[in-house]
Amino acid sequence: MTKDRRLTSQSEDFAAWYTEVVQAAGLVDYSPVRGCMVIKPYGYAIWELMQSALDGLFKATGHQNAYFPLFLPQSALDREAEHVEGFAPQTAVVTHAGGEELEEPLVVRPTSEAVIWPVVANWIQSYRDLPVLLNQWANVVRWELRTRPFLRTTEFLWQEGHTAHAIAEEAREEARRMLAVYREFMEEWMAMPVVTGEKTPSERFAGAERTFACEALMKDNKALQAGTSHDLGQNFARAFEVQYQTEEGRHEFVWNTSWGVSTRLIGGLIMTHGDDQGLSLPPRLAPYQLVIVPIWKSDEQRQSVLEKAELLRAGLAGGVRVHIDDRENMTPGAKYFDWERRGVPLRMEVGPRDVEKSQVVLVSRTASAEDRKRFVGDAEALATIPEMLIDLQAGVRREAERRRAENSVRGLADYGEFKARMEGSGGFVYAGWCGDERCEQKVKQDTKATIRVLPDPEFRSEEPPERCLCCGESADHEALWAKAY
RNA sequence: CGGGGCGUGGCGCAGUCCGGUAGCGCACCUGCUUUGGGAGCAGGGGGUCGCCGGUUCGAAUCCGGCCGCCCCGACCA
Repeated sequence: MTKDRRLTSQSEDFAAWYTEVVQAAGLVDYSPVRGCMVIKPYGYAIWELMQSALDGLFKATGHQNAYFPLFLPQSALDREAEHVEGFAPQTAVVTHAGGEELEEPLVVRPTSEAVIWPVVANWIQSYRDLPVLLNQWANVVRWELRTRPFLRTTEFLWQEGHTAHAIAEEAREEARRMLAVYREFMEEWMAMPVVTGEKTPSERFAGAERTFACEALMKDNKALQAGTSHDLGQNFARAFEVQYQTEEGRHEFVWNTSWGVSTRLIGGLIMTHGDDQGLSLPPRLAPYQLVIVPIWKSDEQRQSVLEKAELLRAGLAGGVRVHIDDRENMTPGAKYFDWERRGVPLRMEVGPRDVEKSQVVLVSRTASAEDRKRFVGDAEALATIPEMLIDLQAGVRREAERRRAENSVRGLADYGEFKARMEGSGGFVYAGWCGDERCEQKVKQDTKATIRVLPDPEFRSEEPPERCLCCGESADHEALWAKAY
């Protein structure tokens, strides 16, 4: 009966594969409230690893953590016109509390600009108080119509950076700096290559002057917006009266940024590396980098293999996250399947024969079916496992880069060809855009594809496109088009 | 909110057309034998069949109403 324990394959139905794998790998459970998800310990462990890496990067770039409240008064949200227009339809509003109707409704934050700036305005008097470089780890609520675990949930966890600067150029640099930090995290930790660039006005954050984003290509050839960084100009400073006094004694509005990544990244991780066997985690974000499966028949064997497993774990402690799977009610084979489905990068088998020969068996999650098992002496195993994990990290990244390259096309100029491609394989298409929003709209209606970003220079084609993909007029920009999550 | 599908032990489903003791697989518990790629045998526990009402001697099954969920679209990190 192994058949019904298998996941739906990615090629058969990618969406079904995804919802099955998040459950089967023990990442999430559903909650009594529609659209909300429970993050189970194994899923939360991945988030904690992400948090810890990102938090380090934020602090290394001079940011401090703080915490602002869950609620904001409706009137605060209303103060920035575009912002309220963008978010009001998605908010959850508390109208009753303590058994009474509230005088003013409280909005559950969909993002915290309108919570933070009215308060932080009072922290800023002089140019000497700038820049303010804040981050908070928080939950937010956006009333989405259709939800999917990690990718789009009613409540989600994220970090949101909020900064204020004395001059415009500095804010612009900050927005760019944090985009680069995101890219570094996504590539170095998640092994998920991204294209960075600027969003078109229609895809901009509500209230921003400019929005920058990291876009990744998932295994079903749809794009995932993995992180955004916004140059807010003085829009929020004016709305919330965030002013400072210059060296010359003049009063000026500050320049703001905000930037965020969310638990959506876990969805990106799953759809970048997962396969028909289940989850596949890059070692840097794997809660367990190595799982030891002890094998025994008799009680004596049980004791000797567990002792050996314990010694190996101790030998790797500090450098490698090791778990010994000593469950008694499962056979070794069942454990192999279980940990492969949960995406553990490296498995070690320790049986009676290995105790005799002072060796172990090592199997990596991503190795091909043949010659998967490697017999390695104990000392060598201890010495090489940390390097193996580094190699595995590099390997999954190379594979993700290869896949993205294989599913990206450049120089496509014929609209019919583009439409056929979006109906078929999908993927990234680099092509010209005239700059007119009407062309964006038409392409979206025809194909569901949108401009993900206007790519940064290093991602642009050597030969810039001459014509707009849609209208054929001369192209102002090279755009990255794709169907998106 | 429009179109489609589905609600039956924790999970996946059969049973519904044609009313008659609620069943199967997985999971779970106990025991014995097992354990190097999803163990076997034996025993066992668990479901007011989404909800409300109607028809009937009798409803998971027929009729009426309601609710919820999933998938496809419009909104979005």
